Amino acid sequence: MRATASVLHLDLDAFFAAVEQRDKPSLRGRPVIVGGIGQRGVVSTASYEARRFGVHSAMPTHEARRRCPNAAFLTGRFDAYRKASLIVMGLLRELSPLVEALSLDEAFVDLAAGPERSLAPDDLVGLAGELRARVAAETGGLTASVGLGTSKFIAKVASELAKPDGVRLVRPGEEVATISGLPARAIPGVGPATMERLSRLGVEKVRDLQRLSSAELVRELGRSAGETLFQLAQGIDERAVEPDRDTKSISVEDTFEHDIADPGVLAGILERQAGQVAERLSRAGLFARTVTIKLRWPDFSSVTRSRTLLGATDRPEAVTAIARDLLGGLETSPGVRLLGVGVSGLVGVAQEALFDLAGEAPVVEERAAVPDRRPAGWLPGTDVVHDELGPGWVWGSGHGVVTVRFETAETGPGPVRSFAVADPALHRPSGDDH
DNA sequence: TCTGGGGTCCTAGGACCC
DNA sequence: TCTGGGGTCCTAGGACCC
Repeated sequence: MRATASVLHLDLDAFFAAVEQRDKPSLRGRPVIVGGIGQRGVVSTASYEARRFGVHSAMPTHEARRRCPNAAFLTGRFDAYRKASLIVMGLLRELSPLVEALSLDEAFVDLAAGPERSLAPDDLVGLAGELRARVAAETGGLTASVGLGTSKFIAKVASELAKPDGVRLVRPGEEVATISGLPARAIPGVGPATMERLSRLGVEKVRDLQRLSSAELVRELGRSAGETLFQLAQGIDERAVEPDRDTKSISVEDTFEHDIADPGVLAGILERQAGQVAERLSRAGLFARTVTIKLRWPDFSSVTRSRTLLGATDRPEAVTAIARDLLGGLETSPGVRLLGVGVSGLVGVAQEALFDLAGEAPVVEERAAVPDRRPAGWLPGTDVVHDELGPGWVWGSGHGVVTVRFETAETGPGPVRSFAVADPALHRPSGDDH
């Protein structure tokens, strides 16, 4: 535990709505609701004027309309939000190189990693005040709430207590007293399902949690969640502020205004989504090994189906082919409410592949049978193959698919294809060091 | 006419490997 | 003619967060 309240958490107040009010003076002082405006939309952000009517994030838009019919309902302008966010994050980086953005409107700063300065309580409060003034000046009047504490958890609780438009410092030693009276739901990781379980144990407030042992919480919630919750309830949080975390997945999904059952229409949507995902992959200079589709039926139940390949790709044709193949295995006749495509297993190196999942598996030959011209990205220890496209190298394989690059010194560059195979172990790198 | 979209992390079972 | 054990990868689902 830190001896100083050197973790800062900044949260922009009602961010999306505040940007709209900043850019459109007629909206100032009025309830503004940003989110999906269709039949199936939900509220992303409600201005404080709208919150007075009981409107809040994640509420269905039709319910928000019922509660607050005079509000301005707007879809997001994410370019504007990103621009404001970049300015704020830049200001935070002047305080310390250790800035961890949680979203466009929220970030932690580790002030102990910044330039030499006093971390005494009065000085920290002064610094937070200056920061808020600079945020307002440089963003055209956006307000931020700032919390200061000895850990991420405490700093975040502090900024929540500071809202809106305020500063709150939790001094070292005051952590437990600050959180004890809060609802257990205020602890990060405690959502509706966990709260339901805790209620059955008689837990309402954080102080009720403090009476439970680590073993009891582990029994109820599992090892990871139980131990983490036990620690947080005691005000103990050793998590570091981590800047520049790598992207782990990219996805696009759409909820339809009306359920769709037509397979051709769904396939077309999937192709468009796969293209968007591939576009974002290549813009980021990344390649993906796993493609996942997500489908939600009219009864709101949902499923995912995924496939992983040894080769990684950023090609829209490849993502589309796999996504369509996966969709083929799912029931769509009752109608589909939501459809989406995602990729994960992201790597920075191209092992790209075009996919021809209808193809027959090629024949594996002796390694010496093909003149050696191993393409970049070829995996050491893999086999040579042959089929009507000519000789080639096994470039990747696994879980029912083998990827082949048809290229040798004699044949020159050829296509890259993936084949569905009955035997996932068609290719196996050699060696048993047991 | 309930219930978005973009993510992260965890769990659990099965396959596979040494 | 019970029973290996440990590790990793993959898939699917679920909880949670903003």
